[in-house]
Amino acid sequence: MRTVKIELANKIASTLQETPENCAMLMEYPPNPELGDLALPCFKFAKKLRKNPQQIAHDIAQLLKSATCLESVTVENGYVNMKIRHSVIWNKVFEISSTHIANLFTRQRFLGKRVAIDYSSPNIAKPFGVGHLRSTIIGEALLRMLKEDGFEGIGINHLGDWGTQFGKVIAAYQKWGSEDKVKENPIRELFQLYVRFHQEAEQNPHLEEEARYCFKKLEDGDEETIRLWQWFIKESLTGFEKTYRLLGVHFDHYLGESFYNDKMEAVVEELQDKHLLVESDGAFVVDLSEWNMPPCIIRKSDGTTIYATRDLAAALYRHDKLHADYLLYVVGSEQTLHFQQVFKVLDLMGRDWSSNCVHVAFGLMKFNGEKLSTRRGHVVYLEDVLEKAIQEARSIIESKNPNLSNPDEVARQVGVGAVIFNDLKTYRIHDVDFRYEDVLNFDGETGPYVQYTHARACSVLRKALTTISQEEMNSSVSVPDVALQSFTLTPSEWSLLKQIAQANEFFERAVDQYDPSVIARFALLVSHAFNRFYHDDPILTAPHSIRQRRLDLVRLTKHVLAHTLHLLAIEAPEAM
RNA sequence: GCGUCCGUAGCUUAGUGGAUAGAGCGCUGGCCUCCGGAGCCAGAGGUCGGGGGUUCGAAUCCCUCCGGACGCGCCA
Repeated sequence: MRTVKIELANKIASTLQETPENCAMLMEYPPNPELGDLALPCFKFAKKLRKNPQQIAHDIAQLLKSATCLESVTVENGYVNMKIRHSVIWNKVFEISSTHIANLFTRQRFLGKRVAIDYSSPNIAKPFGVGHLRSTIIGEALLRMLKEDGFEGIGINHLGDWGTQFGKVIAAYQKWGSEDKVKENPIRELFQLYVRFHQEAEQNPHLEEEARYCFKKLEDGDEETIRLWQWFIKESLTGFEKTYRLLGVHFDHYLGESFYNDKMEAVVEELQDKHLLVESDGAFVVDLSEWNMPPCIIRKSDGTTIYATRDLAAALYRHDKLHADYLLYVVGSEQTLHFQQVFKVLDLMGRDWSSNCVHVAFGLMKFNGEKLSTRRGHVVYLEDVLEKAIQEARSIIESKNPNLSNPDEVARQVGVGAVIFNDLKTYRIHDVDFRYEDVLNFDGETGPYVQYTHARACSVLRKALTTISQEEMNSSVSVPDVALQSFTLTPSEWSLLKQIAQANEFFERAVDQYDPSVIARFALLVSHAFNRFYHDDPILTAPHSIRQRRLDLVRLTKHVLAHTLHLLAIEAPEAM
């Protein structure tokens, strides 16, 4: 669709005294398909050309009459409305997708560039709640999308394995913990200790002091403290990895905060050499008042470091050692100020690539309208959510498709897909109120709906194999040129094809906005167009030539949906 | 108090300068002697938070007020 726009734009650009790119960008899809397939509003040009829009539209329409890719051109209320020849889009789409379906989506705009994405990054010894789902899922989808657009992508799990919070867990364990209990159920038991610490600290403020002391011992290399710390990490990681496997998430590096312990001194020194550090109440900070931000604390008054220092060291590592040109951080929007500060400090340190650092923020996860507070033990375990979704999928399969050969595998794919899609389908900045009734509903704009559509397409293709001879199956793949003139699709076929032809535009918008929900919406639009086509037009019982064409369309849709789901880290079962 | 973000149907939302503001859930009513009914079609439901401004044109841009979320030096 993009190439058609450009082709048309080239014809009219000089008359409109605009660049072809601008003309192409101004072309839009009419709200009502009766009006046409593409439209150009001419109001913008009125001032510059000193003509009324209606007149300009007529002039443009005249120019476009000669365009071979158009079926008709009409003028209405200052709009030029164009109908495109079905065969033109058909042949383009099938030609572009013939080598690989991905070519319909990407032009590989970022070949030779490398991006590092920081995502998921849970805290050790804390449960993996639904709140972590957002970062994990958005990050994974983003990584897949950017790789597809030509980037070499590095996925980094910046584990929270350091910091004062760790002192709390260690202090709590030494006070109330038992080795046996932890061994029995590591993540939940360690979490209990963390919650109890916060409860008791409300009565006993000096506990906070003890926690800071424990963390100090950790930083100073105390043997027993380190032993406990490593043990906690080991146990927690095992738990996390189980969830990542279920979600189909993979990281190139697990680089926890502790990884940067020996890399922070260099940062402090550099800041000092560049006269960026000032002392304030015993702490060392970078003053950012000139940019209307509070100071960025680099070293606390007790001498220990803080997360800003670690994030600086991590950024330098990712750029200098991993050679990433772009650094993305998929982290909640509550940390917006923090990242603004860190990026500004990088800038002040003379790192011009700080402008390629992006905080991909997302909204808060709530549960039934209430804020989730890890400290108070108010947590919804992601494991539990996935388990419930899988069970729901399993019971639906039981009632709708009891003869399915691999019901457990499909239940897992569909249940997990429902949870992922539910999270990805809305704009990432919005807060999400997590409700089981929404997640466990598999009707309407959901992951299972897209998966179902894909399975349906697969089913038709399977059936075609058994009912149609091999020779006929292999005969026509696209429309023969001789048929070009008379080649007209039904309204349902045409709107499906047009929707698929917009893959590139949706994909690039999703990448440019770092927003997987754009892809999710595209999947829904294609699914809906396909289901309508499936309902309106018979496929297997149609006459030969038409049947071939419809099977081509089914095959195309199947691949488009499977690929779209893949970009969202959702599996596409062939039957469900 | 200051800063950032958000406010669209009962609920969840799309549309961020163009035609009559699109969907889904829920509700009501249709559609399988026919390729999968996790589907398709139709109906009811909207002061696009309020007001002002810019523009040929505003849900979209600017100002202001209201409501909400988050943040504002030693947590991450």
